[in-house]
Amino acid sequence: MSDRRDTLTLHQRILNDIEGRIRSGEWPPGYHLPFEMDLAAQYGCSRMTVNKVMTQLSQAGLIERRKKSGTFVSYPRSQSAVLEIRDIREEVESLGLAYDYRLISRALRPRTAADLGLGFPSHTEKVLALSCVHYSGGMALCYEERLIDVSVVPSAVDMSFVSVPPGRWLLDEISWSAGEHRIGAVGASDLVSHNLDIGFGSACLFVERRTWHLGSLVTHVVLTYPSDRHSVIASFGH
Amino acid sequence: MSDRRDTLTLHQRILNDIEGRIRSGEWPPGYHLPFEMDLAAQYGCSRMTVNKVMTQLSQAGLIERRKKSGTFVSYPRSQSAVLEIRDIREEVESLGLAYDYRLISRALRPRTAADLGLGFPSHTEKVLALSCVHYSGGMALCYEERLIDVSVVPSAVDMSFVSVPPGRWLLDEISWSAGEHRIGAVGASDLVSHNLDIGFGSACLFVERRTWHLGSLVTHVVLTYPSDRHSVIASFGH
DNA sequence: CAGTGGTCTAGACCACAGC
DNA sequence: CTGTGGTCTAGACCACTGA
Repeated sequence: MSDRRDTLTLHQRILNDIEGRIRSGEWPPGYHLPFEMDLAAQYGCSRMTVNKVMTQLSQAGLIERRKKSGTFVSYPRSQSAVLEIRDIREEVESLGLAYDYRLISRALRPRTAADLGLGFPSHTEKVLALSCVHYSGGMALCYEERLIDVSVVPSAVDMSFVSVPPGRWLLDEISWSAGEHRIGAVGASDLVSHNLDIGFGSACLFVERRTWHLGSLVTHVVLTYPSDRHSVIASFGH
Repeated sequence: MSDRRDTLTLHQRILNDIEGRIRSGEWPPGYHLPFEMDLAAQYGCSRMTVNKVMTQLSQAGLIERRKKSGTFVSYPRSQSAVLEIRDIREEVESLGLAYDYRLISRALRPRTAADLGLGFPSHTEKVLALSCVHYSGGMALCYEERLIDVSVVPSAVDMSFVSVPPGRWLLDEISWSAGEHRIGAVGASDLVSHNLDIGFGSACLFVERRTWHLGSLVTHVVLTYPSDRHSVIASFGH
């Protein structure tokens, strides 16, 4: 039953075997898996090797483990897919299209009450407010509105952002410890319709992103795309 | 330096320590980490414990490992966030709102050429086409259009789906091995504007999802939400 | 060739939750 | 109380790959 010598490692073969039984339905939700020691005996390996597999499956949410009771196949509650957020320039150029960028406005201004609602702390005094447009193949792809807390990234004050997009610059400047994305739809505002050269109120996709560095909110950005020029992909499994 | 006795396990403390150094920028992208044996000596533990930590960091994409050379902090290329796709009913009820559901149409029809473009194989003969509306607090939340390959899920033919939403039923019926989501914006079509009671052409968020079971496409679904009634959240870090 | 990460073992002790 | 998973160890061998 386990005589084929693949290039796969032992724990990968065990993982594939068990994952296959779960995904195929042979071991349905609620099924009580054999104990680690029994599995180790079945596969002819040590308990540590089985434990490594079970830990991975548990972290992936496929199984649930309870001491003394044992291990059970999870009841599927929600799918979790992986969403890749790539740099706009790279995304455009990977499609073989020409990338271009234009700064619309740049202002260092006092923090307003509205900024608090976005997550900036009250001790933040000034924010750098930027708006710009990203182009793909000569066509406006995305309107960007960004706020940067200059007390967290003081060097941003010295940047003009005329030729360097702030997103790319920030990526190189500081490392990020956490991020939150909100994706939704919105009718094009006056500002957006003008800068993207689309009709007022036409459907747009927006990606709102907040990024933290060591607990401090670094930047808040809203990217607005015409509905026919961008969509977001998230996958799981294969 | 490592004298505090937390409730955390040893490898969790090591992981937090190293992850903190990377995320804080103390160990910047390209930084050459100490070798496993040196780290084991520094932390006063065995190499296996260090290896467990490094394997996790490597899988998370924070570090890159090369034999003979050693381990390096990754250059950030893209953010990957986790997107939770929850059942609509659960999502509504977790907000304390009443959930309701209505079937609009149900038809078992031959597979068309257009279905091939969605990923259904040519040997599929019939698909079950469903459309329905999900309500949240008495208000239309989402218009759903779904296709099910009845050669993969034959028991779907016997379901009326008058009282049971097909998404929830499928979740209980078969296990899923892979899925792909596409999220975008679209102006409300005639059908959507009528069923969601919103203006024609008004901005909507759509989530298109394809789900496979053991390599076979099971179902294709498009969920369309009015822009002001739904958005999608994806996070990473904390 | 030699050093690194990748893997695996055969034990061990512990906390916790059912019995 | 007992069995389970959770963790950790001190070794070992191997494949790969850079020097």
